[in-house]
Order: sequence, then structure tokens, then C-alpha cells
Amino acid sequence: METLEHTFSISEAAERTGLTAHTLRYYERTGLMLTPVDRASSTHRRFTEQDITWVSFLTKLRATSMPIARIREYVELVRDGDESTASRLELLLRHRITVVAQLAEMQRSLTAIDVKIAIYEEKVAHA
Amino acid sequence: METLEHTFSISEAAERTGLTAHTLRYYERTGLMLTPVDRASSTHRRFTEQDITWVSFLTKLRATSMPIARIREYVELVRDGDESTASRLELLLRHRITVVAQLAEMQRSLTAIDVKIAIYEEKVAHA
DNA sequence: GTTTGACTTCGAGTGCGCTCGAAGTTCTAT
DNA sequence: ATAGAACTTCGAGCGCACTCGAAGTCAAAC
Repeated sequence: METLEHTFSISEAAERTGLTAHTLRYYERTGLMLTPVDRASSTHRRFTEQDITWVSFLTKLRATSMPIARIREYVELVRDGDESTASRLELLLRHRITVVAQLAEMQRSLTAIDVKIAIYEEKVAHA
Repeated sequence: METLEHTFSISEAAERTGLTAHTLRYYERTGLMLTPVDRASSTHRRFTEQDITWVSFLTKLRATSMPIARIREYVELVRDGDESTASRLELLLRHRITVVAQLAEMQRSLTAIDVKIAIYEEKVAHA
């Protein structure tokens, strides 16, 4: 049995993912999609729900500063199927460490900024 | 009364701030120092404790993705002295909002990545 | 006083991730 | 059938924040 699928034009996909159509084409051409996006009865792209879900996950990787090249490696592992599960896990665990570090650094920086803010607030209050 | 000050060469300053000498020169030339760095009895820079402290704060702003141009605005306000306190406070408060948003987005992204990790761990465990 | 290594300025180059524009094609609505 | 909007590919361009190299100057150690 086949799921009845709604597909999306590139502009609809852009809207749903928060990326631009330009960026979606760039991601495809730079090898970040699991498979080339379907071209239904025309040259125009049709994004499936799975495509959208995938791109959404890509944006999580990007939002945590994973470089495009690393994402490409990850994509290639996914294409390899089940045999690459352990490698994918390792890649994501490694990445996780950097994300936690980024969060910690940003949190520390925020604290330093908050100290300045408190000083300025004090000054302004006594002006 | 004057504080007896230890000063630092550019390579010492680099070591202390975690930046490269190249970057320190770049920051100075692009207008991010409060005043030009002293050149003691030569053309060579001598960084004071205050310089180091200042650069350290700059790195907090950079670590939270404040663009160089915005930092420059902030620096100019600091140079204006006390009359700019309110403006500086406002600038930092605005920035704070973006930092909190960044933290939230990164945290959400991490959660999504953790979901994948959990799936892979499950798979690997049952292999 | 000479060597060695750190420093100087300057402008150009790099890497990343988009971002854009041109020129042409296809879909949708009338 | 046709107008207009949305899409296509392609390669070039951009913005940001460094990063580097060349060519020369200076200083600390011997």
C-alpha cells in the first residue's frame, strides 16, 4: 500500500523550511539531499514530506554550526543504509560534543554581557 | 597615584586572549580598540591589562555573534563617555535578546539531534 | 656588535555559505 | 491561445571575518 502523498513546489518547500528557494537548490546541488528531488511531469521540483523532514533536520545541523562538508559526509553514510548506523551515531555523538561546548561558551558570554548590563542599569538608575 | 602596570607583547596578548596576533592587529585597525594600542619605545605594541580585559569582552560579543560593525558602534559609544550610558545599555539589551534566541534555537536543535542519536543507539544495541 | 627571532605595515587572498541575475522554459488562469 | 507568474540551469558575485605573505625593522641574548 502506498501513502497518498502531498508534494510541494520549491516555494512551498521554502516557506515550510524557512529557507529560500535559492538555498534549497544549493543544498540539492551540493549533495545534501538523500536523493535528487523528484521532477514531476516537468522539470519543476516536487518536494515530498520526507524531503521536507530531511531538510528540516539539515537545518538543525546547520543551526548547530555543522559545516556543509560534514553534513555531506553524514548524508553519504545515510545513503549507505543500515551498515553505516554505527558511523552515523559516532558522527552525531562527536558533533554533540561541539554543540554542548558552543552552548556553554555562549552561556558564559551571556553572563559576561549581563554583568555589563547590570553595571549600566545601576548607572542609569542613579543618573 | 599610578598603578604599576605590566604590559604584554602582541604574542603574549594573543596567548592571553586566545586570538592570533593577526586578529589582534585586525581588531585594532578596524576600530575595535578603545584607543590605539601603546607603542612603547618602539613601533612594537604593548598591551595593558585594560587592553586585555577589553579584548576579552570583545570576544564575548563575537562569541555571541555580534557583527564587527555593531561592535564598532558600541566602541564608539564607550568612547563618548558617560553621556552614552543609556545608549550602550540599550544596545546590549537588544543584543541580549538575540543571544537568548540563539541559545534557544541551539538547544532545540540539540534536542532534535539527540532524538536521532537515541534512534541510532537503539539500532546499534539491537544489532 | 652581531645574530636570531619577533615584530612592523600593507594590501591581497581565503573559505564559507549562501545569493543573485540572466536567459530561457513551463504552468495556471483567463 | 495567450499573458503572466513561477519555475529552470548556470556560473558568477558577495559579505563577513579573518588570514596570510612579503619585505622590511627592531630588540634581547650572546
